Amino acid sequence: MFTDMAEFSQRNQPIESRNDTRARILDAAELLFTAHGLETTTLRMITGAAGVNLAAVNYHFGSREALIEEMFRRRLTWLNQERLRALDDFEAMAQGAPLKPRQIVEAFFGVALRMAADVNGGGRDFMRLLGRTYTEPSDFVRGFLAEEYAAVIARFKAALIKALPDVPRAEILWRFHFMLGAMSYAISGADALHIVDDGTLHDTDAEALYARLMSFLIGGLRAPLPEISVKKPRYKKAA
Amino acid sequence: MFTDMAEFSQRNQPIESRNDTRARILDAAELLFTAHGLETTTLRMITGAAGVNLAAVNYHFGSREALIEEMFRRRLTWLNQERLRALDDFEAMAQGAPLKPRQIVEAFFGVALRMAADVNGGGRDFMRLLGRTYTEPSDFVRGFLAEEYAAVIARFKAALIKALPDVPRAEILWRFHFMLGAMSYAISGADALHIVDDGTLHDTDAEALYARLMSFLIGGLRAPLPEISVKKPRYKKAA
DNA sequence: ATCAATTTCAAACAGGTGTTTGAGTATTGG
DNA sequence: CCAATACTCAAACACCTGTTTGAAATTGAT
Repeated sequence: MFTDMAEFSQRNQPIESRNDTRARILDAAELLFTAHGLETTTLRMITGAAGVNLAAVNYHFGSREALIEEMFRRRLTWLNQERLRALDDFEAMAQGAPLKPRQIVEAFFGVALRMAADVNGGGRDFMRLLGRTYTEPSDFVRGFLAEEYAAVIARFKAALIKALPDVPRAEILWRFHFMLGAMSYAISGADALHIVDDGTLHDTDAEALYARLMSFLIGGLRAPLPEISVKKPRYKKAA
Repeated sequence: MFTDMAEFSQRNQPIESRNDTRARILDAAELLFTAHGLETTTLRMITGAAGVNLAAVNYHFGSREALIEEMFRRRLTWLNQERLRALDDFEAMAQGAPLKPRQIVEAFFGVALRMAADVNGGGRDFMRLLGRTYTEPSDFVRGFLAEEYAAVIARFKAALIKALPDVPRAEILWRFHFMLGAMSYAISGADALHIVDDGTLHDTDAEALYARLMSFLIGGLRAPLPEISVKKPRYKKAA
């Protein structure tokens, strides 16, 4: 699969003091989980690629699930901090006024796309994995994913509601959800697009993708409201 | 827009003479694969839920993979035929003139959403599974998925290009891809949305979802083009 | 009713999974 | 320098996976 594992480890440096066994496992795990999926990738594949003993995973992380969780967390906490920082900056600039929708979208999705474009740091692999994982039915993954996202989503939801006072809350939440889907596909697109593709399309340029997705997201977010958006009387369902 | 859901369910129903062992396996498989994922669901879970012997799967389908493939095909061929039929109708009406983008989106995504809303016939479970699977890294799934989709995608791509002569081809393909992502999340949304949700949002009404997604998709599709859409010189990368 | 084909069933198979063990080896602090 | 801690390693553990087998039951046509 990999032509040269040593070269890979070297290229895929950051976040932790490399060559430490822990870090080598995490790096190999990220790559393999992305390539083969969360369920299909075995510990023996990971330890093999990382060049460490099989038992090292359980020694350093406790279990397979704990490894997965830590692999997600080390990237996700950084990503979400960055998102909040971007939002903070915009809000500081706005001095209490509502942000422009484009700024909010930029803070949330732009930061993620920029991380996804970071091929060297391995961010690209991770974002592809993350996009897929968001709808995965595995309980424990969805559990800590929700936990890790809760605060960030709340902030961005509030900002969007403030920025679009004429749009009903429910509408905003759904559109945020749709945007997540578009981003997920955008990131894993380089692989999946061969289904849509007839060969003309191989522009994986990150900057172009960013511009494309951004236009699409803003267009969807600012689209005219659906006609049937007026709610039926909201009585409780009969038990 | 939804003329009659009962009629739809009826038309969508049987596909096979129910209560046959084959059909019971397929139904149970659909439900369980949706709930637990393609990789995690075991044959023993399926045969257990279907109330048939373990060996029945290999007897009737040959292998686990063959079961998965047939499970996808029986729904997917019908869905895609329906999509093409809808597109044919619109094109017949247009009499050679380009379709309106809304019609094309309606034919592709509207039909899918209507299938996803068909709770009785099990269409909902299937569409949730399908949306997740589209980006899955499993080789054999992606293989026959691409095969099953190829003709349909080609038709819709052509229709979109004809309908939007001012938009570059690559742009259209990407936006189609983004729309697929939004739809995927829209369908699996009832489950995934608790991440975005704070409790206010439990409107899983299919009709409302349809209207919401439709507005979003059209908005994204018709968004102003990104500025950087002019291509850099397309020389080959140096090896 | 009979025979042959089809379908079911319990049991076993070979192979892969995450995890544990206990003896080894490095590394570190006093 | 030595003891104590941290880490590595090969082997084994118990369990679960998809698939196969050969006999039993069911079905359908003559």
